[in-house]
Amino acid sequence: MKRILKYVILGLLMRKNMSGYEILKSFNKNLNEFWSAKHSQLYPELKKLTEENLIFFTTTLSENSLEKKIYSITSKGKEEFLSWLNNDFELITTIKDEFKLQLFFSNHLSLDKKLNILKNRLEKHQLKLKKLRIFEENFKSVPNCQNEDFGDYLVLLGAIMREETNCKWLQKCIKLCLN
Amino acid sequence: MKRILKYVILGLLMRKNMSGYEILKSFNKNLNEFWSAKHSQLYPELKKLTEENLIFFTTTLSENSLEKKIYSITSKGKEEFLSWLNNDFELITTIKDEFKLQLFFSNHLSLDKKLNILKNRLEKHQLKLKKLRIFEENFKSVPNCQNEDFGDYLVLLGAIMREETNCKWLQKCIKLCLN
DNA sequence: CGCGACATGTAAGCAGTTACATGATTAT
DNA sequence: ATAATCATGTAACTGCTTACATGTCGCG
Repeated sequence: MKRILKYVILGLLMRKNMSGYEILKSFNKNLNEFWSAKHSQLYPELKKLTEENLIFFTTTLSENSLEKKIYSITSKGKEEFLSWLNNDFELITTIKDEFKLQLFFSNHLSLDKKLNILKNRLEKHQLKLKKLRIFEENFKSVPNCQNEDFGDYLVLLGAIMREETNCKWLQKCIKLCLN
Repeated sequence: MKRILKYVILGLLMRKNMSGYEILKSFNKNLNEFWSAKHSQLYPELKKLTEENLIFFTTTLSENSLEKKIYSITSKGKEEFLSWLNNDFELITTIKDEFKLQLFFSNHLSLDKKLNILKNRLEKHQLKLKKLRIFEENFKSVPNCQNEDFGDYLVLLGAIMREETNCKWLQKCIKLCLN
């Protein structure tokens, strides 16, 4: 693969200087729908990027020494980021999904059980959709195309539309089971 | 993780006895939308499952010895498969997607470039949708809920609806860029 | 005879997760 | 006090990909 985490980090540091911990929190917010990483993967990557001269950090210490490294992107880092950003990415062919696997093999389940897992799944997606719509409310209006958060809005919109479709699909599945 | 490949193999062998090569071909057909594996991952896994007594094989040799192992599932394998099948799977929170990452950071791109990647992406998804609809035509009618290929149909339906939504989303993105 | 599909395997390495490990700050 | 959050790191392991490696069969 192509060390994509590298470009996520560079992209985030294009926006503002951040500590590793803050980058980590980004993974649990808006980015979470399409990228994530654990701290145990992030910190070594930050170290590597620093060695490669793509980012650098300044250490801040409070009185009783809580170490905190604030990372910034270098001009070399900006260059590499923009070069990546201009790529043409291919479609992902496979989105690994254990639930779909279960459904694929569901002829080994009773009708009741089948309906049960479908309804259960529908509930989960409905809840997810609700959560995403709360994120959407944070945008008071659709951001302008030039705005920094325009991309944020588009991917959120994508996630919402995806979840709406997931719900519709599951409702259709339930209906087909009852034919 | 939970060795999901194991259950894919067991599930496929529940349907019929197959060689490793045939299992591999399944990954490039109907299963491809939600699972895949390379032969270099599959063959060691088949070996492992054999050692664990979940599957077994009979070797067939043609005159000039083209070795071919036909795998079958054992009763222990069936048991483990059915136990897995009855699980309740959680939603995947993150679907890693490099294109969405690109879009997320797209404020560093010109309007022209932005429109370019969106239109390009739309074309790719439209083509994908076309291909999926050809698969759909292979089903002469919606399979009955009890049929072995009912699950196949549901996941294909999911993939089609997903691609329809991807197209709609991208069209919306393009529209928003032009505001 | 050469090419593409059939058929099976191993080795090296990267990506990502879980677990191990430590310590400071803040709110209750 | 103690629990949650802030803050940073390493080690071991699993999953998956790329590359290495070999040989057969059928078609043109």
